[in-house]
Amino acid sequence: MGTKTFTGEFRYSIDSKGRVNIPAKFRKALPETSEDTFVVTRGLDENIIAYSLDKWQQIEEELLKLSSRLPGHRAYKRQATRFASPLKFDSQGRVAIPANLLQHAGIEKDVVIIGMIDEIEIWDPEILKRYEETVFQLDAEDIEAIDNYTRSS
Amino acid sequence: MGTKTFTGEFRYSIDSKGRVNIPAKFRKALPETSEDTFVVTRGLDENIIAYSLDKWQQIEEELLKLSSRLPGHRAYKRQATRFASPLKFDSQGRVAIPANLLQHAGIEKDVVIIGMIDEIEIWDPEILKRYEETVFQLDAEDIEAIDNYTRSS
DNA sequence: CTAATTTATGGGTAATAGTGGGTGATAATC
DNA sequence: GATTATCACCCACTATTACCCATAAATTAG
Repeated sequence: MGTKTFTGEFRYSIDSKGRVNIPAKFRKALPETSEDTFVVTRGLDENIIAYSLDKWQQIEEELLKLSSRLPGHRAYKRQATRFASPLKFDSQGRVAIPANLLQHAGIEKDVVIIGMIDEIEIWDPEILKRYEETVFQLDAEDIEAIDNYTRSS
Repeated sequence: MGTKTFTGEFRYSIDSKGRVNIPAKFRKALPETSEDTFVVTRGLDENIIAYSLDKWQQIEEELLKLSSRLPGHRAYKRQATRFASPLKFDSQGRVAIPANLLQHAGIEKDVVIIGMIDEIEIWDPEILKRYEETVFQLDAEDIEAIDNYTRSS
């Protein structure tokens, strides 16, 4: 069977009931153990991130290693978990994304869904375009630094 | 059995259903583990690049080493994955290239497919010709720089 | 040179993907 | 306890895609 990773870009819109389609390709890439479930949460950019249930459980394990005595650790842990919610897709492959996440990502109607190998990003098309034109711009130095980073580890 | 690398240049056209033939020579050069699958994505020039599934999986492994907390790393990973899609060729050896990639490469009907050893480039014939006449021109200095680069690694 | 096989191209059809909406159960509100 | 909103589950329609068969050209083998 094909790849088990998320790649590619898809465009959908939210229907009158607040449901968004998940690309069939991504649904198929979900491991059996994720039981048709993605966990969505706030992204660090102005977007939503979705993980397979499996991947999310790994993230939870990492968070458990943090100290509950250090304020910084507590804040990070809180930030990572308070907006997370597992979503099981229906028989047509759609999920209903919580309103507070949609608001955080500035999504009203149309969405762009981007596969990022082990995670999925959900964007408002206009906001994504704005990021592309400004925030995402990498210059030659950045790219070289990242290039070295992957090579050295 | 021939070589396992991609070499040579071929010319095909996209049929009414949006399918393009992959040269038989390239299909045969695919390792068994790639399961008749190429991964296509945007090229840095006005073209499309195709990798064997194997080669792409190597790229993915590199990308997974990046930190999802660093904005630069995220942007790099996003840029590398959002246009990538695995394509399995049908029993006649054809693939359907996503419309957004065709648009990026300015391909409408005819394509030139070029073997580049471990990757494949797909061009619009006219655009390729334009690049040859201008951008691709190498002078003596360029060649010397490349010479030094290959000797030092 | 001829036959057999492979390659490139065209097209039909069944299955799937994406979208819309109905209905009954559950939960929330008054 | 009645009323309303919300959600999970189901069915339906359309466009697209995947899969299959067919043919002509080209290549290879005998």
